[in-house]
Amino acid sequence: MEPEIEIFREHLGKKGLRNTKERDAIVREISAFHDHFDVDQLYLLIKKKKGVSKASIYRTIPLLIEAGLITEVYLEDGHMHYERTLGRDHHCHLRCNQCRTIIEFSDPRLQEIEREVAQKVGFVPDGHKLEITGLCPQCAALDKRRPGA
Amino acid sequence: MEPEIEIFREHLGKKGLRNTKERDAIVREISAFHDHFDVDQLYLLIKKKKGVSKASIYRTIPLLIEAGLITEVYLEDGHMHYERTLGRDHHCHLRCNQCRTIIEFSDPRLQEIEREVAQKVGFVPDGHKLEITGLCPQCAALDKRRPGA
DNA sequence: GTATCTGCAAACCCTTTGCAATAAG
DNA sequence: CTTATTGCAAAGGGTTTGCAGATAC
Repeated sequence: MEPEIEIFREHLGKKGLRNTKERDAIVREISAFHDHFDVDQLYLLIKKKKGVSKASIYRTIPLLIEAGLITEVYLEDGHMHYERTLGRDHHCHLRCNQCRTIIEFSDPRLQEIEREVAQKVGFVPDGHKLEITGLCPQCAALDKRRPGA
Repeated sequence: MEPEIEIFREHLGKKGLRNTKERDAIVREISAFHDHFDVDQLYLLIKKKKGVSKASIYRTIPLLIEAGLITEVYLEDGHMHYERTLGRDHHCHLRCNQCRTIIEFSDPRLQEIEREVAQKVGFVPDGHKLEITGLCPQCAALDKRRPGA
């Protein structure tokens, strides 16, 4: 069994909630995404196989976040996106303002900054998100060719 | 005249757009906010004085962002918030998961990381946002007193 | 004069919720 | 058995848009 399933069941148990085949299906399909996804993508994938409703997906997402299996990703296109957390290195995002591509990266100094800054203001940190915006290599190259933009 | 007004008019000029009293009013009221605000707060403030419609505010916000006068702030409460940019040091946010308070901070290393990371992947950066989540001093103290939470 | 801008109200779209039926423990 | 969960469809709530009249230039 996927480790996600076990982790999620344990989380449900701790909260006095129940395990269901719908929740199993949702957790299983999330593992299939290797990058970002949104509710609609997840719904289409699950509906085909199992017939889980969108309402159940929306109701399950907060639980998945609490369990540490996914995190929210802001992509500035009007609705929420998510990404799998388990088994992936912590990383941050470079987002292209033009083509919206996301490039992932990680830098060990960020953990340090998180800890130090939090300590300075008496904050107990549990994570951070860094997003760098600008132009990806492709769009930057195109921009150079037509300087009037 | 506030520097914001001039900057905004110049931006409008460059894009072949027109200056209007509604846009002036919006820019002027934004300068009144010293921290975060949302469309509703701005609307209530402006409506009282000038009677600018919400639609015009929504239509003006993208222009204000382009002009570099405000930036979006994600506060995880279902709608977008903004903050003034001009005349403020660049800073990032510590957000309390419990009481939603925002603490601002800045760290010079972030500029460096932005530049280095971007260079590494061939990205042309134009800014970054760092958000650290966790518990603010008050909520952390309360949490200690009732360990069962 | 012409193209942009405004206000209004309706439309949109993602997300949440009430309810009756179902299922987990 | 009791309480949580599901699917459906309707409601919610922030944001966008069509349109006719007003206005900048």
